Amino acid sequence: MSLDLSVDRGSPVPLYFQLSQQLEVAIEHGALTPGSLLGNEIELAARLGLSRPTVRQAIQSLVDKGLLVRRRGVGTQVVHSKVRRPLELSSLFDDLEAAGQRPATKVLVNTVVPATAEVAAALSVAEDSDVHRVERLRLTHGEPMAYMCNYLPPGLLDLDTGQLEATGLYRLMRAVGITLHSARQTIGARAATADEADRLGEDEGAPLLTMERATFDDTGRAVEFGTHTYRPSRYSFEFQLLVRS
Amino acid sequence: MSLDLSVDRGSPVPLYFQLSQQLEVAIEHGALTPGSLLGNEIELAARLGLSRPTVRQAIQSLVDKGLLVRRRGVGTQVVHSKVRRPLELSSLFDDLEAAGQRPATKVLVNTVVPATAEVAAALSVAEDSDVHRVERLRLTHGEPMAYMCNYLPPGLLDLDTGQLEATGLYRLMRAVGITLHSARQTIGARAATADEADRLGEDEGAPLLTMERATFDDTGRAVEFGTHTYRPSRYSFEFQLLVRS
DNA sequence: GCGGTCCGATTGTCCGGACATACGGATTGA
DNA sequence: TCAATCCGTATGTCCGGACAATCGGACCGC
Repeated sequence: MSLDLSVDRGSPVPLYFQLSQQLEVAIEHGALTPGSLLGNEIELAARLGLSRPTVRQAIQSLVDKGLLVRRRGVGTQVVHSKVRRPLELSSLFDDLEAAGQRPATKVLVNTVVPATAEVAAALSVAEDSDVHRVERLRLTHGEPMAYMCNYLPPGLLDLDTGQLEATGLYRLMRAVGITLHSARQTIGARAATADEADRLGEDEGAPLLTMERATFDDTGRAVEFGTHTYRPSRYSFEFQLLVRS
Repeated sequence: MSLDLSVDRGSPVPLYFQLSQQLEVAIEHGALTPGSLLGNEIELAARLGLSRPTVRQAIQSLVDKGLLVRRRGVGTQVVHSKVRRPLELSSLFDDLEAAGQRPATKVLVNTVVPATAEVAAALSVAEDSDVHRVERLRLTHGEPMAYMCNYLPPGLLDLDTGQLEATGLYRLMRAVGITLHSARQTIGARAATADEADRLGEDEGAPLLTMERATFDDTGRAVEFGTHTYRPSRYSFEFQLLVRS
């Protein structure tokens, strides 16, 4: 019939993962067309020499990604819509780079300050204790696009201005072994103050898109808190949502 | 030790689900404190008279929700941060009602119009074919908060103005058996036009928060497309993100 | 004191089977 | 012709076990 699936038992990569990846690229390439049935799990397991739980685990991971839908008594089929990426904890830098925008970063401030009440609460540190403060301007095509002010708890990372201009904050964190886990995020809008307008090349009172985010690692420790403002003409948040079963 | 876990084998609700729910409320109530180990899976299974796969399935569902973290060789522990709800495909109506805001809805337009190119593309119907158009104003405490313009493909739902004012669009869809699956969403900002300002009780040029969303059911069919504008002083998008493993 | 090695603990992966449950079409009956 | 019932099919749930991979601490040697 259709698919050319196989698994390598010698590989250290889990069998269910090998299978799910092959299915994913088949869907991506259109080898598995939207709406088509995937064939029952039992037979698929037999064909690959795998057990049914393993096959189910592979399928389940794709269901969680929104690529497949299971129907009891019917089968598993490929979802029609072009689901691309569900919402991830993405970094602005990575997003822009993926879009081929060649982002440039200008570090405005890189210092240590006493934590305000708001920052202290977000980072779970004592008020007035030392925290890093980084202010950056993100530019694309030589034009300012976002102004970002971030706070980090002390001792987590030594923030080198040169590195900050070459890459993104999240990438620096990952590089020192911090595993990002979750983030709490608020998106809103407001009119630009004179200072903000000046920094972003807008007029005072112009609408700005605002984002506030606290990021946590896998132990639940707050590793970053930031308030960002974006020029709405040059940036908007776009993402895919999945309904929680 | 601490927890009072038990399962009812006579219940039609799956065992793993019973367990995961009990664990979730225990975490919510603080009976399981952040950072505490959950006890190993084998022993937990034995204590409950369950098999290890069942216990693992329960734990895994909470890991996916971001409440627990597994560490090989260490154990499973409760995440520190106050994870509330990860981002869901939520309806504005439900959000407000959950917040105790008593939302009111005023239907401005409820008619059938030919699809524009944009709407036709979003709903995957032919251009100029008939689609439902609904314009609504959402109010809290008697003040306008959001203006919503939605398009629906024909034959999906008979849109009763009275029902639309009593509840939300998503709830009506679910009531007729539509299973919401995913949505593609864009959040931005812009200055209010004179019309928009008038509708929302703002001044012309005031910043507005905008959201555009296309929603799909579990077969991948587009069931709704809408453009909403919010008063940023009264509403912002707040949500929790999880890093995809 | 310091570093490397060993080892227990715990989760990760995988198997093969069993029965329950729900969907959809075919069959049957009015 | 239409509606209710039956039944095959596929997924949903659950079991009990096996071995591998990894983490962290204890132990040991230098």
